[in-house]
Amino acid sequence: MKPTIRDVANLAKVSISTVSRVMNAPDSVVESKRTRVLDAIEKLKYQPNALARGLIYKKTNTIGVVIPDIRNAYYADVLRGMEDAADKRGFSLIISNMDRDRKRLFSYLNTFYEKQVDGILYTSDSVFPDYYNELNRLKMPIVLVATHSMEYELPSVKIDDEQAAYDAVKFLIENGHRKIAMIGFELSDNISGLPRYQGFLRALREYDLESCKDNVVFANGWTYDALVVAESLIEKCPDVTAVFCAVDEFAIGLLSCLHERGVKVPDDISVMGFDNIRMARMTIPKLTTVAQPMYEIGQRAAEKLIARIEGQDDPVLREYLPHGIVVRASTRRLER
Amino acid sequence: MKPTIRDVANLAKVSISTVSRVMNAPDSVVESKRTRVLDAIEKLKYQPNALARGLIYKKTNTIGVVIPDIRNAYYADVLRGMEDAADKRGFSLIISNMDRDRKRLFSYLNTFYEKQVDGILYTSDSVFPDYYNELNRLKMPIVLVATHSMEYELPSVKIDDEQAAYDAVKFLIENGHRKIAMIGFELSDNISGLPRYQGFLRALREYDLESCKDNVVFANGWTYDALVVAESLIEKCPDVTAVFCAVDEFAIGLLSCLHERGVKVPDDISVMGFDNIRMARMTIPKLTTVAQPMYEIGQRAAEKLIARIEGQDDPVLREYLPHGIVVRASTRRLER
DNA sequence: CTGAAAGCGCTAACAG
DNA sequence: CTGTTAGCGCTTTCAG
Repeated sequence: MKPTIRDVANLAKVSISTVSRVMNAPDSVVESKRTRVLDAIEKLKYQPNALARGLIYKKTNTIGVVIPDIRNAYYADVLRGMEDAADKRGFSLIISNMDRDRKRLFSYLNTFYEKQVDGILYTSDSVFPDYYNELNRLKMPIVLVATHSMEYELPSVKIDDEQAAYDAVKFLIENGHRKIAMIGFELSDNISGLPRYQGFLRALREYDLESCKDNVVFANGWTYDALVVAESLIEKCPDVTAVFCAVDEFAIGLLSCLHERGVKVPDDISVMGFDNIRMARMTIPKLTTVAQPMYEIGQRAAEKLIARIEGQDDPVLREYLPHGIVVRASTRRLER
Repeated sequence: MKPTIRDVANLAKVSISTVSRVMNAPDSVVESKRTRVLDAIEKLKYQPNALARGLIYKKTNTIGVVIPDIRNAYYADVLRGMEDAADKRGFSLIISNMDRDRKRLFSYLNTFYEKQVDGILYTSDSVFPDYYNELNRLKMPIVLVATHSMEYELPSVKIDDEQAAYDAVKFLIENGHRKIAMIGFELSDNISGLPRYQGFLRALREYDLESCKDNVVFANGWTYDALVVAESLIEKCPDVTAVFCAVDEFAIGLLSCLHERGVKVPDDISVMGFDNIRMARMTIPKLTTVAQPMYEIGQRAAEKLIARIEGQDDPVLREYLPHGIVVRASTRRLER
C-alpha cells in the first residue's frame, strides 16, 4: 500500500493536519515537529495523492490536448513547446489523438471533463458548431492552437496562414513564375486547408494570374498519400513552372514524383513547401518553404491557457505569431 | 458549478446511493426510479467526477507514457498504437517527453505517482540502475516499449534490433558489398544505439569483413543533426560502397550530403536506413530500410500493460515483434 | 429495493 | 502553534 498522510502522522506522532501544514505552509509549524514530519516523509517515501488534493482544490494541474493526426510531423515541435511551458508551470498533458474522427473527439472531451482537467488545448482543426456547443457545455478554459475561430470568441494562437500562403505564392510570382499550381489540403481543414488556398487565390488575383486558379489538387486528411496527390497534380497540370504545396510532406512527395519522371527541380519546376519540418533541410534539392514557429506556437498556447486557468487576464484573444520564408534550393528565378 | 451526484439525487428525489446504483448496477433499481434518475442525469448533463471515483477504486484508468525525444518521427506511430489500444480499454495517456534529460524523467515519474496513474509505458531508453530503483520504488506496473532490459525482470515489447541490424548488413554483404560503413547512434542508447551497432559487428565478423569495423561514426542524441554526422562519415570513410544507417533520418541526411557532393546513390554508394518512417518512400532515390511495426509495438505494449494492471497473467516477459527489410532503390547489387 | 452512514486521502476552518 | 472536525464527490456496507 502506498503510504498516506495518516501513516506519516503516526510515525511522526503528530496529527494529520500538522503533516498537511508542513507541506503547504511549513512556517506555521515549529521546527521540532517539522523535522520529525520531514523525516517521516523521507522514511516512508511519502508523496501526496493528487486525486485527493484535486477533489478539494478543484484543480488537477492537468491539461487535455486534442490533436487531429499525430502522424503529421508538424506536431512534434508543437507538443514539445506545450510540454515545456506546461512543465514549467507544474502542469501535465493528457494527449489525445482524435485521428480526425469526431466521435473520438467527443469521447475524449468527456474523458477530459470526467478527469477534471483544468483546461483544453484544441489543435488545428476547425471549430464546427457542434464542437463549439460541446466545448461550451464543458465550461472549461480552452485555447485553440494553430487554428482559430472567427465565429466564436475563442482564444487562439497561430500564424496568419492566409497571409503566409499569400507571401509564398507572391515570392514565386516575383521570381518570374506565371504558371503556378498548388497541392492543397481539404478545404474543411481551416488551417492547412482553406486559408492557405485563399492566400494562393489572393496572390493570383493581385497579379492577374487568375487563369491559374484551377491548377489545384487537394489531399484528403484521412487517406492522404503525398505521392498519390503529387501524381495527380502532375497529370492535371503538366506545364506549370512552380508548385506551392500546403504541407511540406506534399512537397517532398512531389519532389519524388518529379524525379521519377525526369523533371528537374528547380530547373524545370520550382517547388515550395509549407511548415519547414526538419526534413526540409535534407531533401534533394533542399526545400524552399514557409517557416512557422511550431515550438513557440505550442509554448505560447500552453502559457495562454494556463494564464486563463489561473484567472490572469489576457487581453489579446487571437494571437498571431510571425512566419517567414526560408529560401533553399527547390525554387529558382525564372528569366523572362 | 458542475453538477454532482447530490444534484441529481435531489432532482430525481432519491438518495445519492440510488443514483450511484443506476450508474453501477442499474438492475438493482426499480424501473420507475431508474428512469427518474436517468432523466435527471440527462437534464443536468451530469458526468461523474473521476477523481472521486479514483479515490475509492484506487484506479484512474490513466497510463503514464515516457518518451525520450518526441521529435523522432518514429514515435508518431508508436503513440497511435498505444492510444488506440488504450482507448479501446477505456484508458487515457499522459504523455511526457523527457528530452533525454534524467532529471525530467524523475520528475515525471513523481508526477505519475502523485496522479495515481495505473501503469507506465517507458519508451526506448535504457534502464539504468538508478532508473530501475526509482521505477521499482513506485511499485507500478510498467512495460518497456521498443527497449528491454536483460538485467532486470521487466516486461517489454520491441523488435530484435541486433538481429535486424545484422540482417540489414548481411543484405548489403550478400549484394556484393565489402566496404561497408555505418552511421550509428550513441551507444548508451540501448535500442537504436548499441544493439544495432552490435548487429553490424556480428555481420562483419561472420563474413570476415572485420576491417570495416572502424568505419563508424556516431550521432549524439541531444545534438544530433543528420547532415552533420553524414558529413563526418563521408570525411572519415570516403571509399566505401555501402552505408548502413541506424536511423532513417541519418540515411536521409546522408542522401542529401552525397547528392551535394555529386556522389550517385545507389550507383556509387548504397544507402540503407532503419525504421521505415513514412518519408522513406519519398526520398531520392527511395530508401531501402529495415521496417519495424511501430504501430503494433505501441499497441502491443499498451495491451500488455493493461493486462498487467488488470491482473491478468501474461506469460511472456520479453516480446519480440517481427521486422523486415524493405528493398527500394537506394541500394544496389555490386557486380564483382 | 433503498436510504443512512462510513470512508477513500487530503485541506481548511475552528477552537484551544 | 496544533488537534479536531467537517467535507470535496463518490461507492459501499448495513440495516430496514
